[in-house]
Amino acid sequence: MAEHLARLNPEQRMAVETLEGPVLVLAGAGTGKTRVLTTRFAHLLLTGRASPGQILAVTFTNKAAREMRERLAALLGRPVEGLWLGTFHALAARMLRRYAGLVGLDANFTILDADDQLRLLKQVMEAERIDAKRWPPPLLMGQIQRWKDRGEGPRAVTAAMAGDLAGGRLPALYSAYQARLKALNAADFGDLLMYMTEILRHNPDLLGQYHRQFRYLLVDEYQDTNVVQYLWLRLLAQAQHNICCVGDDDQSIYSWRGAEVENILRFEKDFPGAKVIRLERNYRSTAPILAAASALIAHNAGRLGKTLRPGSEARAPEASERVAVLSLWDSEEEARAVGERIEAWRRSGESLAEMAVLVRAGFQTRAFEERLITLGIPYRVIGGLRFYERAEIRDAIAYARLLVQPGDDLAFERIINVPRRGVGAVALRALHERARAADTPLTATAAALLAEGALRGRAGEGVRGLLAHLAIWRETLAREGHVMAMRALLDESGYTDMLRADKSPEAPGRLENLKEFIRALADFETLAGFLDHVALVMENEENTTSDKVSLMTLHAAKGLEFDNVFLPGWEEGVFPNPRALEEGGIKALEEERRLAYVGITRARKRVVILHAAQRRIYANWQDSIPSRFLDEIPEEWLARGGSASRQARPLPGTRGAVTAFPLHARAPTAKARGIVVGSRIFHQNFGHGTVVAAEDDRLEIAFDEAGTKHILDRFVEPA
DNA sequence: GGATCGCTGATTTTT
DNA sequence: TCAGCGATCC
Repeated sequence: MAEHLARLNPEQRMAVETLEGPVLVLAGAGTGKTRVLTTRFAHLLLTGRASPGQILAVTFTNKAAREMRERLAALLGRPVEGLWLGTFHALAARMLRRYAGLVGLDANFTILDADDQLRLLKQVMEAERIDAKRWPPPLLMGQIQRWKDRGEGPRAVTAAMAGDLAGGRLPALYSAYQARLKALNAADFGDLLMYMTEILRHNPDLLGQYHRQFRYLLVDEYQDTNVVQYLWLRLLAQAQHNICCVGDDDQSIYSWRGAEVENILRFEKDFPGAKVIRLERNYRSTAPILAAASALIAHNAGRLGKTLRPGSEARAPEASERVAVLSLWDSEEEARAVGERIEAWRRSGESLAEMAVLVRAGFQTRAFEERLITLGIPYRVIGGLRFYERAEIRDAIAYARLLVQPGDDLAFERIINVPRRGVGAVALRALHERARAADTPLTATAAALLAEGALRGRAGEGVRGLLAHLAIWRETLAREGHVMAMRALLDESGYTDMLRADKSPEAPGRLENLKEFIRALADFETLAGFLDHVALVMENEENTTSDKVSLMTLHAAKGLEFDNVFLPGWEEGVFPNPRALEEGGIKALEEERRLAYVGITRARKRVVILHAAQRRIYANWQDSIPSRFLDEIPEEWLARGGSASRQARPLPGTRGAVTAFPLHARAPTAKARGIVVGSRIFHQNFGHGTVVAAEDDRLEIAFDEAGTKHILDRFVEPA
């Protein structure tokens, strides 16, 4: 252990060894936060202060939890059993399964995802006769979620808090929605923490039990906690006060999801006698990168205050490049410039996996994707649809849920007619009406209607077939286990046949996904265990080993690092995001600035910030001026360039495109450059290709991606 | 029950 | 510009 401690700097060591009482570790970007967390964890175990089950360690993401678990095992030289280490939601769910009865749920309650939540809300809105046109369900759902994030159940919500949403009937809708969830034996994400907080608050015995169990609390990313998470932590910490929170107020970028920076700003008040430890030595980035990031974030008010300093001598300023700022004429040129640099760096031996393009909004990745495809550069887009959100996977999950819980109406509705069983809107409405009247789940209702002969024709046959199958699959589940049962289900339900018959280009991929689904099932002992995992861990395990450029939003980039980082779209109108500013004013501007700070501090070696003078927004071109954030970084840390920069004015009458052979330059002929029929060439717009014919200065080229085209020779270069 | 038309609206989204 | 939807038609 001494060895692990010896590897820490004095502040880190303090953060690890201050075990008693509340501790707030303010960890700037790249200052060894994870190392501190895991070493502290190991330290508690190795000094015999606590056993694994006596430490509650909370993270926000499954990824962070996994990393902590792995690094802890590495530190200790063996995997650790019996840990209470996980995300807020996973830990709350684990607790709630034990005490579900206290809030009117069964232990095997279903955890609904966003999609289910919305469908359920729509149904309740219909029942409550609230016009979904006038009040978009996502808007109302958003408000309900914000209440849950603050720990406010339907009873805590007043008419004043709801305003005129849903014509002033949102509180009633909220109540009805919660009642419906309970009737379905289901909880949404917000419920997990809200219910658990409620339970702890009203059951002192139970709380006392947890107090005796959890002697130490460790919390990661504290700046991102919302009110209910804070309340939950405070309840659990109120006996022993041994709570250690790690976070960075400068990286709080999730306020729009209910996170309250105030939690971290208030820490010393909330936990009297708290010790605050600052980690400011950055071991990640070069000095110019740190200086630029620090100067930028200094424009925010109300910070706890930290200054990142280069942590090691090797990162001396003169040894490093300044932050590059490229001013371009338009967004297409911006994409080209990024592509060119990536190629240049790749040629000089940099790995693609160490390059990332970080954008403000998801749609921005498209331009770069297109460019990279043209150039034949491998890339991956992080974010987007995740594995468990794909339609075929969600269908399979719905079937699985129905096996485990016959009363799962949402699952039933999802798959009742997938594959087609002739059950349409009419039959479904009849089912619903009866179910509501008899207050029975849809499956039971369907059986009753069939028995009465009230469900006939195609729909009747379809429903009868499904119910019979479900009974058989449940038997298979009991006898041969969940993997066999699900395999049988996918075949016998006609689901795989449906996909096989599907001629669309996506169908083969969907079948492949289902195979992957079956493989994933095998990692779990029970179907219920798998379903819990799916609900709480919704993620893709994409292999990060392949050498690809990463494209993602700034939000998705938090916690990651790369040698080389591109930050495109630094323009007013794009970044800071105008909608955010509209909604949140100065607070939102500061959050946007933190986002910029997160972006810059992802880089170890180089940052390239780009902005374009013109950008096409939807249909039309718009003039753009550089982002105000660029003005907030002192020139001394910047190296300006690009066709539209002051240093690089283009020739009059040209658009200043950065092409190998600009329009205004006379390029050598194809022959002079050794381009003949059969040559591999490269074209700025169409990428790589092969020359199939040549006549004078005209070439016919079969491009790898763009098809065959006639091109003047001066626009291509040898590949 | 499924295909087609036309309108709308378009940030971020750890769980 | 364009995807995603609800309404409408066959």
